[in-house]
Amino acid sequence: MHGTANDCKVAFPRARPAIADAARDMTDPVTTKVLAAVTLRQVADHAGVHPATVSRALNPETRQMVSADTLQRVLASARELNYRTNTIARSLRTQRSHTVGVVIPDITNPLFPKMVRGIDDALEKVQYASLVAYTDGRDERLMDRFEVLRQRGVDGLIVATARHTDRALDSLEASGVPVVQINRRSQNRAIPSVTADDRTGLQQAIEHLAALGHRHIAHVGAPQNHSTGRTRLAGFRAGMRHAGLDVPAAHIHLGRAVTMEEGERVCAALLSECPEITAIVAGNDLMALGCYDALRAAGLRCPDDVSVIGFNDMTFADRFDPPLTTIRFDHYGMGSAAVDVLMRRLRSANPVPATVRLELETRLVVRASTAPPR
Amino acid sequence: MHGTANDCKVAFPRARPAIADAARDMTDPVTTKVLAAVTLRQVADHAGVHPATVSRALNPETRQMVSADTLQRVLASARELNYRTNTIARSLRTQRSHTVGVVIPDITNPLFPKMVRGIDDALEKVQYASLVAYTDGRDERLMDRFEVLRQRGVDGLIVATARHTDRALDSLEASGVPVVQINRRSQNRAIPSVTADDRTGLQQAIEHLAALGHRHIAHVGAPQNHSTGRTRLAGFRAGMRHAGLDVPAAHIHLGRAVTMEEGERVCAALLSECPEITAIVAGNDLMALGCYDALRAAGLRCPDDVSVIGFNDMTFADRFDPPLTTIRFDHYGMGSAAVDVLMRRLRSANPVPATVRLELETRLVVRASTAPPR
DNA sequence: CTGAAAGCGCTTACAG
DNA sequence: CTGAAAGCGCTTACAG
Repeated sequence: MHGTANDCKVAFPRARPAIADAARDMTDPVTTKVLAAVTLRQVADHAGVHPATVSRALNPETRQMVSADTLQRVLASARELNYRTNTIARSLRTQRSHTVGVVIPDITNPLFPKMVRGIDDALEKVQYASLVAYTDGRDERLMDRFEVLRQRGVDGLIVATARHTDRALDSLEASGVPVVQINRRSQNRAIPSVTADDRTGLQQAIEHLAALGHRHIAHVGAPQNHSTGRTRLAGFRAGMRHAGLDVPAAHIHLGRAVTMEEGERVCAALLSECPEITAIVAGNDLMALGCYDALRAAGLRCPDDVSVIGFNDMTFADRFDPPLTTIRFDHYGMGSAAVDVLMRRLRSANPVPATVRLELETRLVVRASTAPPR
Repeated sequence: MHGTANDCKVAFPRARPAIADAARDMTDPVTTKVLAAVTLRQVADHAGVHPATVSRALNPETRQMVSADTLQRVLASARELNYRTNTIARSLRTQRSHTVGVVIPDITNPLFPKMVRGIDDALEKVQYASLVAYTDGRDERLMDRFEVLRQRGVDGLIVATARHTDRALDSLEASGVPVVQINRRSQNRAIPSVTADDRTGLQQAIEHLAALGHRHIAHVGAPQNHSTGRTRLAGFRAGMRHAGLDVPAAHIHLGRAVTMEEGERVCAALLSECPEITAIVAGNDLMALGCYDALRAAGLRCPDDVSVIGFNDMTFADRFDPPLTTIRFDHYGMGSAAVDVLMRRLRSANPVPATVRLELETRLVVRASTAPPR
């Protein structure tokens, strides 16, 4: 690695007093390091009751089984000893880890941090934790990562990598761990999903462009093995129909991936085939950025020569050159909604809950990448 | 929530055959849902040996204790039954969760996704998982989140929220779970850290500006309770000294937080006090973006009137208007380096390892936000 | 209302 | 080289 290492062997650097101070604050004053955690048993001994009683007293669900008197004693002891229940032991016993697996393509894709944050904040509220895994677009990693998540006892799964036909996802669901799909969804309606209302979003984009006076509008779209790619294309067609505009086959160019590179490649092809184009609706913001590049390479300016619209309103979309007009939805809310749905599945005894397909509202955010045609 | 819900109660939608197919592929053909995982005991029965033997055979560390013959039988059975060791049970027994806690301010801050990715990929290689927690800049959350991480038995901690004086961090370390600091570090040298070489980075920035001919260079800096803020300020001063340039006190303006808003606020003050300024080195890219806003508000253009340099080269820094000149370091590598250090701490029996302060190389990336002064 | 017992699924001294 | 036993720290039927 290209780093410079300073390995200074300072056995007891100046900071030591601070450490000692801190240690003095801890419950166990005897040992300075690797403080063994306090156990239920210790609380029981301290309170003079049986461990089972402590367990009951500390668990809100069983608390009413214990007398007010004992409850007080136990609570006092637990507080005094700074007791925390050992999640691992509890998980082994109850077969519930209070953990959910989150499978996304890549946290480095600016679409996902807000979604993950929405998920994690919602999970925190119900005392769950997430274990996140990445597929990096390599579909075979889903089952692989799932195996390790399962080994770790995840109670459920939030999956953002659904393909239109997704046998892996089907078999996840069949394996008995509740799944909810987020952002994208497979055609398997038995698996709940939370997505954006992609179709309406695209229609909003077309409406905007049509209102500006555009007539030759193209779609630099996402792959059709994703629901987002499909639904956005369908929304594109529907929007054009409503606006009374034609869609020559040549005006629809689909990328093989939802990336800047594919956006650029596909847009370049589009521009050379169809010089009449005055506006482009991209499959998402990343592809829109690729369109910027292709336009520049072709000596065209955005929005003067060609308007561009993205999808997602990802971080910094307002900072691009030009600031990107795009379709926004609530990424954070999508994350927390997915948790809500999953929790409902986890809590219900019913093993086959009603199908839910939640679609989040989209909104057009107009910025400087769209303007009337020349 | 502003979403539209479609709760279609389709008991057995069309996708059902796919599910049944998938279930047929599973090991246990009897029950379609909540397939109980295969246990060690089942493998033992299948192979006709004692569970302890299976355990030994499956663990690479103890594998040599078992005869080649039995090993083959056990491996075959394990494969046939698709056995996976139950991490929770193992953790309870060994008191090792193979999990590390990662504490960052906010995954939504574009600085962190790559770092987290570096961490997670490195952890994956050694069969560890991460549990990530957010402080949101609320320092008191560190201990709070740490309690829940500890409940979940994390073996170690990677913390990106160090303050210069950080009692909480000291007490974490004192509590016996190994910590490594990332991105920032406290003055406690007993806690290893992986940071960028902030000082050199700032000097590189000054060198660049001085070479362009700038003489009146200001620093829109980060708070001084963070090592990054301090070290970058020190680097700023050192760079100016090397370049033989003066640093009037008024040319140093420090924000209260490392945000766009603070960058804007502080830069606005700077501009009104010191109109002679022709270049600004910001505390990081976000603050640099805030400088863009302040310049625009003051009717100044970047780089024509004032050059701006950031720090981090975060995602899309090349896409801003203008593309941002900035100091880059390897975020991903920083994450994996932190894991390396932590793993060394976890593996070493030595409870007080040598202090390590790793500093990653920085590099100036010149883009369009810097130019010679008028 | 509380206690005693069993057991979740592993690993690891301890025997043999 | 393998087995039998104990136990990690909890929870939860089962008695009383």
